[in-house]
Amino acid sequence: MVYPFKKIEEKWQKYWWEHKVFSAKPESSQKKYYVLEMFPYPSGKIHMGHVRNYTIGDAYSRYKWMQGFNVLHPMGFDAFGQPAENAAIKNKIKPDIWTDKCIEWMKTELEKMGFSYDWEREISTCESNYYKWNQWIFLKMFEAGLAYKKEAQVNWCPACETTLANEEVVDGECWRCYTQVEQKDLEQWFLKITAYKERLLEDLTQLKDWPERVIAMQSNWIGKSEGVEIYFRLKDRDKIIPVFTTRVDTIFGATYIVLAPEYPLVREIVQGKPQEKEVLKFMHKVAKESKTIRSSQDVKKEGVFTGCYCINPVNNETIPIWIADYVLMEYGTGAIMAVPTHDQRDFLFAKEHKLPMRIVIQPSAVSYQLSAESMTEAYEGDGTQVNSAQFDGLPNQEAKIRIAEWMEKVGIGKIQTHWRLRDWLISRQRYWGTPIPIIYCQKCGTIPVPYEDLPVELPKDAPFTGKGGSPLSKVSEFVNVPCPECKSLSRRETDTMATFFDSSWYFLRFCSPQFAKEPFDRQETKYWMPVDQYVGGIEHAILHLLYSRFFTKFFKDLGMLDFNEPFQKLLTQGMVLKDGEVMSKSRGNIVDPDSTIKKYGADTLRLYILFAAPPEVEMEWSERGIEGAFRFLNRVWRLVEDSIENEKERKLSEQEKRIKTTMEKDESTRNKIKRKIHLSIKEVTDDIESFKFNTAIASLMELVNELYRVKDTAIWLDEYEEGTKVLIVLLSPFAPHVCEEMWQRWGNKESIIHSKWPKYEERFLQEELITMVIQVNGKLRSKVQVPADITEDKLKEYVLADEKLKPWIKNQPIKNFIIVPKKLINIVV
RNA sequence: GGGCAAGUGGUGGAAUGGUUUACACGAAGGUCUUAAAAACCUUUGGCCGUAAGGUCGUGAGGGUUCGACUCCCUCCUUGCCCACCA
Repeated sequence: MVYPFKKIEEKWQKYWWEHKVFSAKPESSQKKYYVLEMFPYPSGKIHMGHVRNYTIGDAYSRYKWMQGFNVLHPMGFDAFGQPAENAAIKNKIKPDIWTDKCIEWMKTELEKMGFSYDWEREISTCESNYYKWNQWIFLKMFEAGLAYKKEAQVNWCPACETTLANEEVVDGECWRCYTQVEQKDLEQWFLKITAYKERLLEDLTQLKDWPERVIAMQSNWIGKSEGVEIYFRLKDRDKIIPVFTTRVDTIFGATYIVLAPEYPLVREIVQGKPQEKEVLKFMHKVAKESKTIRSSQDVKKEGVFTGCYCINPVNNETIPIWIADYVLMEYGTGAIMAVPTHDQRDFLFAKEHKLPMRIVIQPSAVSYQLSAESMTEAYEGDGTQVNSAQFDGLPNQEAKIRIAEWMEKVGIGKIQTHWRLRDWLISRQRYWGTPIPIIYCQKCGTIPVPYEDLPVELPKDAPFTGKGGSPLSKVSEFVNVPCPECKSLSRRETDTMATFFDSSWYFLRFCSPQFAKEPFDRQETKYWMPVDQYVGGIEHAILHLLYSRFFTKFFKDLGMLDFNEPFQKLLTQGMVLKDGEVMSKSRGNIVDPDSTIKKYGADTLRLYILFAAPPEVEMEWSERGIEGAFRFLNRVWRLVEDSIENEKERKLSEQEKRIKTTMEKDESTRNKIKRKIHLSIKEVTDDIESFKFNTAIASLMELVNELYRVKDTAIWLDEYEEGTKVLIVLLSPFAPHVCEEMWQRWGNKESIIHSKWPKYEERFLQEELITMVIQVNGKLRSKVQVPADITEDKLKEYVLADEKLKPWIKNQPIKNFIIVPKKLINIVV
């Protein structure tokens, strides 16, 4: 007999829905708690990744509810994006209709999992009452000079016929369709996220409850590097080439400089030189290659000599100027000084082209001296300066500072900071996104759409051919509009926003999803924000989180928020694997949540996915494992059923009352149960607090095992009944439906989520008799059972009388007698 | 190349410097049954031993300690992220 999970789950899902059990209460004096999981793209079906992500968040927010917090736990849909448009092209179904359908299906699946969402706060980013505020925010950024347009070489996906952000190019391929990305010049909208780079970096230190690796990834992405810009003067004309380096301590070893092939000065300086033809040919060749091909050549470094020379300002040496593909125009100054002895890339290039080398740092280890002739690779470590004029003999780290200061003083260099972070390209030549609220007028120029004209609605009818750029540009009623200023016929911007824009502030909208004056109600965000616990995948560790942080800081600058960071605590859950690989359609190893629910119920799925591994590490899907979880829930069901049965019976039978009375005198059984109950409360509570759901569930299994063990003799005891009740309360965040059912069968009227989370009492954890381990020289030799409050002297007496220890101690003198209270004794002889 | 994790039974995984392997899966045996399933009970790291017991054992090697999966050093392996970033 298995418990009727289907009936139970449907019953309670309906009850929760009808009674709006999970509605966040309005602002109150009660302490709030905001739990958020990353909202999904509505593909129509949920996958195990969603299940894991949302089960973690759900268990935690149910726990917070029961602790008496006013919990905000919302859900919505990140509904703009390319798949809807692709469906429109392929299936001739309009993106809005297709998306609505998908949302509907997906919502049904989410409801089947029994998640405790406040559905009254549901948002969907493709609705105009949401994207209107995207446009509003864009206009604010435009006014602040943070949204701007510029011609830029952009990544172009020929298959999607759209531009991609650098972040969307993965190994030179489009992150969605894996087509090789090309380079193309286009006028594009950018957000000046670089204006916030210092704050984005510095405030990372405030994020104490974020995983270290996410902090590290963000920090690397922002990529602050401190160094010196050094001015190299051309030998034969009055021009300066600035070079950026983080290793100014190696400047005396610079034996040539290298420019990026696109470097603007190159054409000018090679003019008339014998090398001119060859240089131009090389430049042309590199220009044709995409960034990817260039960066994938990790060994061979191609380059040519320009025929020009410049002066190393620290020692007035004349050194040659080369151009090479391994130098990038976008980073630093587009030019580098090359120190082959102390930089591996320069080393390889110098070997290839037989360029001179000079050692300027010797490793401090005496046994080992470098020589330029015998080196097989660059030495990039620390050491002592040599061949460095007045800096000889200094440790290189110190020389780094001294040289920089000296160069600034004599005016041949400047201490500088460079950043890796670029401005954020948000334009998309796509239909299914937020229209950028800009109008181009022949007379007035680039004019923002007035606030009162928002939203700029997406036209419902657009031709979807999949070719030739954005469908929007083909809708004339949309494109041709009067200029807001002079009313003359103008052209509307047809680019839409990247969907990352939508998800950069949705957590704020959840606080007041219907608010009509601004993107969010400042009073409401004051109460609910920041998000206390955010749960999501590691794949969003950089972009989404960085953009959300950027938006939050922007709102703060507008005076709309009074905090710096949107997400207090962050949990990045691990992936769900099958046979050691990520579940994916192409691998054909997908396990569909829906069929698992049909077979075992949502409670079993939830319980299993939390039990199989700690939340932040990857977990291996196992069909056997899920059967185990199902078995456990059935065991709990029978246990509680029997206990309830017994409750009814014992009210009637006199004889049983007598048995009960006898049992009540059995203090040791009662204490044992009591102790187990309180131990379970302690462990489950502590484990949930630190997101160790797997061990929380393990201690509940132990509680069940214990109750089964004493069932025959103890079922009559109040303590036994208390045990079953505590069990279902503690289990309810993980398996809410079955617990709600059992809770009600115990005669409770309110939802279990409104019951109080139990507290443990220290006094019940105490034991009268404890087992202590006895070691001799650190090796386990015996055990002893003693009263918990035994004195040290008494304990020593006990231990020394132990026959088992005699052969190990023999007659050797005891050097040390270590007692770890209530745990262990170690005798050192 | 850089950064961050992680290496524990047949498997997923537990262990504030103190009994290595909680809990679960699998396996073996048993109870119930005409039988099977379900359920329940017992056993389950390796080696030696009939047993009591002994001995080895947390990727490898050192160190600190009465005592190390845990702390320190060196190395190996795997995973993830970043990367001609000057």
